[in-house]
Amino acid sequence: MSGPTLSDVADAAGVSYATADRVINKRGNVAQKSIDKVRDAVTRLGYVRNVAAANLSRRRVYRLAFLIPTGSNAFFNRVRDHIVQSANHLSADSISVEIVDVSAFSVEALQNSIGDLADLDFDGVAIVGLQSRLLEHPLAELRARGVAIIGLVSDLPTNFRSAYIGIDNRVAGRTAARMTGIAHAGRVGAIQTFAGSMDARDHAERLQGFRDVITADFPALTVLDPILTKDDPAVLYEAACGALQAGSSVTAVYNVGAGNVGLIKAISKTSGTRPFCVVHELVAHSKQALIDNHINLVIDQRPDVEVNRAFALLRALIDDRAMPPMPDLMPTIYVRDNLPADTLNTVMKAQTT
Amino acid sequence: MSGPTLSDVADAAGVSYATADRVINKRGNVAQKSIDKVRDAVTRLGYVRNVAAANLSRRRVYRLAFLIPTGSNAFFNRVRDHIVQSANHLSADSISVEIVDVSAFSVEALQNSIGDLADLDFDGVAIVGLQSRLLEHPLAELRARGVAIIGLVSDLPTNFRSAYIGIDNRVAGRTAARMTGIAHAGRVGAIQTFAGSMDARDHAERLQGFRDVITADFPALTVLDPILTKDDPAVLYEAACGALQAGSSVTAVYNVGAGNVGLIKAISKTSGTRPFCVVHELVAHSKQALIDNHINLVIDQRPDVEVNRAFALLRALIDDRAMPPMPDLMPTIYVRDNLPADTLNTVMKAQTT
DNA sequence: CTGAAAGCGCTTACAG
DNA sequence: CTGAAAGCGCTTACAG
Repeated sequence: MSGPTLSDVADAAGVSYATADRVINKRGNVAQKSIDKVRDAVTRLGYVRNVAAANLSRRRVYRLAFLIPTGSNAFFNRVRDHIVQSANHLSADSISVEIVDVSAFSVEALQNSIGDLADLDFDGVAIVGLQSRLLEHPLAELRARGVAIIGLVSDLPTNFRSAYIGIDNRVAGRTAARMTGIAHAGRVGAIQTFAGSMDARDHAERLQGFRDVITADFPALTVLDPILTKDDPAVLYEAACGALQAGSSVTAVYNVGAGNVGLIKAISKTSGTRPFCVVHELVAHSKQALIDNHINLVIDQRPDVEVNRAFALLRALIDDRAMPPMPDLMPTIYVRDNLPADTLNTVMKAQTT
Repeated sequence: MSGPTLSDVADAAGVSYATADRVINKRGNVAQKSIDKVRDAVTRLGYVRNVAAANLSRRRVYRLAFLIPTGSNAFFNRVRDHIVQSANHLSADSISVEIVDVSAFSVEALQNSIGDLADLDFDGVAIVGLQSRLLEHPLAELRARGVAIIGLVSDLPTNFRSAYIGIDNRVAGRTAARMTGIAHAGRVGAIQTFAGSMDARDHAERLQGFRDVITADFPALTVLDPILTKDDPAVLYEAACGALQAGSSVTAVYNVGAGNVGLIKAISKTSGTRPFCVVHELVAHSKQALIDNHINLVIDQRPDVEVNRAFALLRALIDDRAMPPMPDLMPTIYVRDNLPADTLNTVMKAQTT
């Protein structure tokens, strides 16, 4: 702070302020000789651009967009809530944010939404992505316009975004497995798994991680093949009732996907002991189920932290500054005792801020 | 953003820019009549001060201090690392931070350090506190000078700080208990506990939370009275060897305090099965012990998140702005599968930035 | 290719 | 008690 200013640089380089500015900001139309002199002065003085002053003079507002899947998925509603809340607070820092709804799980819809972004003049976008080559073209287009792009929660094609913010789903699955193993305390058992669809990359990865750990470290346990539910609570309900039948040999249940309302409903109707139960994402109903002792564990990815980080990263990217420190995002384990009080599930107050 | 400016307000109020400024910033020497007119204009126009512009014109640098206990405590070294890392990044935002070393657990030392702060002209300080009335006077002094004060990790007397950033240690203990209970899968067991000192509030609280949950939900388990270790690895080592003896009825071990190096050493020398083992704070050695299967769980308070939040909070407090969103800080559970790759335990690169 | 000057929204002496 | 003016570190036309 209070280091050299651009006019110090200009003086040291023996050029005018305007010329120094031209090379600093790569505006072109500068003689190579001048460029060299300025570059030299910059490194000699250790000049660093004052972003705040620059923004003031330009009356700059950062325009950010978040592309989030629509639908009744409680997890993404939580993500939305966090975005809105942060946006409210960041409006004081000249940051405006818009949430763009995208039809869930549709490559085509996502492709179109990204395409539409190109004309909207955003400075940065965070996208809940999918792995599809179809996205590469619109992403390249966006990037060509100088828009900063990051993947959020679910990644985009790797070479077409600057960073990914989200957990490793294999790690999430491994974590679930470790806890399930521990809960058996060496006893024999069978774990019924559920998944939305094995085409969903995150579901497949979680299941894989889960299997890996059980196989390696808990040989007394068997992982039963997943029942596919399309994340539909009704389907999950029916399937879960089967697994929970009296006399079933199932000692644990693990759902890698959504639709837990159905699972919880099935459990709450069961009398007697129930299997050990692990699900993903802390939302209103999974939190309540933990409190009610209907399930044992929730593996969560902390969307609040992810959203926060998305904002910090986007700003750094846009200003072309050094990245803020960002330790790995690891899945968090919730039991009924370490639940945050404020899992918000409020109706969205404002779409845009 | 790009709302009304102070000169809009001045115009609307029919006073000069300077006068409007005087009432906005409470500089005094303004006629009540002018004050009213300006206040009125402010609310009518919805004026909000542009902090960035103000800071630019004052060449303002935020001066922050962190009071952190010294000693070889790995956890606080981790806290330091995070502070230094963030400070490095924040220097670009005109934030300077200083870490002040305070002799650990000494009310007197802390009292003196806080007293010394008064003349140093900081804008805000984060303090790893203690509960003692002796701190009230120096804190009041500091506050009188307009310094923003927050408690970090361990709270200060409640009425003498603006906020506390840290976990609830009862919750941490409850969480440890829940997992320990689960790991017994209904079997009978006895849990040997260890604590540094029952005078340490956080230790007492963790133990209490632990006991509460075991008593309420795991009647087959007995919580053995804590062995006091002063957080000394050597003491812990000796004590742990006893609990780990062949033929011991101890089925689990829980250390609410520090000094885990000793505990881990004792375990690593044990042959055959060992008890289920839970400790606090993820640092280099506890992480390694998790990987080596010497312990099962680490309950962690995420110092990186705490430090981050301390910076955000201090800034908001200093600028007298709305608080950023800050969900509850809950203890995190680590197993060997969800370990972050980058638990830094680097030597500090710089004390000050 | 280069430079002088006004302006961004504020604060800070300084003069009345 | 009040106001006019310079300056913070930059960007943006505008003139050469």
